[in-house]
Amino acid sequence: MAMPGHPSPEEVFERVRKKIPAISLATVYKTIHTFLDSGTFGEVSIHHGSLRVDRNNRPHHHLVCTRCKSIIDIDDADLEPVRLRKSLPGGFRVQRYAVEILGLCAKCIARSQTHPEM
Amino acid sequence: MAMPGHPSPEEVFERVRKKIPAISLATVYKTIHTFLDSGTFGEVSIHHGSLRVDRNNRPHHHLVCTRCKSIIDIDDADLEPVRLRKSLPGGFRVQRYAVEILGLCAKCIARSQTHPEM
DNA sequence: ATCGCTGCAAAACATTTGCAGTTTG
DNA sequence: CAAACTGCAAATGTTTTGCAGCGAT
Repeated sequence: MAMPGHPSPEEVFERVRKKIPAISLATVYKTIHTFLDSGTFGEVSIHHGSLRVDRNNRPHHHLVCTRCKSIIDIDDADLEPVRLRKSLPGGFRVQRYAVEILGLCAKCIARSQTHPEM
Repeated sequence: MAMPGHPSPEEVFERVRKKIPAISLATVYKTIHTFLDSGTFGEVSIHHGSLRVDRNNRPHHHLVCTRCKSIIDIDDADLEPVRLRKSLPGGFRVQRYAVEILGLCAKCIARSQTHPEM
């Protein structure tokens, strides 16, 4: 929890090692998952693990199901433009932005009613 | 290009295989990278490949450098609330949203001036 | 005695690379 | 012929798993 930024498991491992030299990478992974499951912290992207191609070359955003990870495109025009209230940290040159709307898709809502345990 | 959705390399491989049974997964990866590099299409998340922990449990968004992949948090309060112009596809239950602002960080801008080839 | 946590090693995935042969222009 | 593309197999990188031991309840 003391680590700044958005560390990878490997980085957490290197850091924790300084305090607990005998710790293993597997334990770091297991512990990270315990915290993720409990919601103590999150992960930067729900889609790490495998590359996913996005053929839609119009400006658009994503509806992402937090349960089944499915993705639905929504057109940029369906969203009011995103506006900043403050200027960004010095020297960052914006190219574009993408909004990720997280929630449950219809299928997963239906499934959670018939199989609440899943 | 004919595939709907946001396929993984494995899914592209299975599909292309029907037309070209002898194709290998390595060729699919190489071809996907050719298209990604040329900008023909994009990828859903720039952060696939490795898990990244996000300890910031306040609502916030990310500034992401497309070159070095570094991440800077920006507070939700620094953004006007995101608004929809249309209702979402049937039955999607929104939990939260996250804005990803993509661009170049100050370091990478500086570096591209001294080492334009990198 | 049981439960949960650990390290280790191996397994399971995901992706990249070197290389030699083939195709294309 | 040169350049680009291919399959294969091996190498890399990331994450998970089985298992036996250990400590706390």
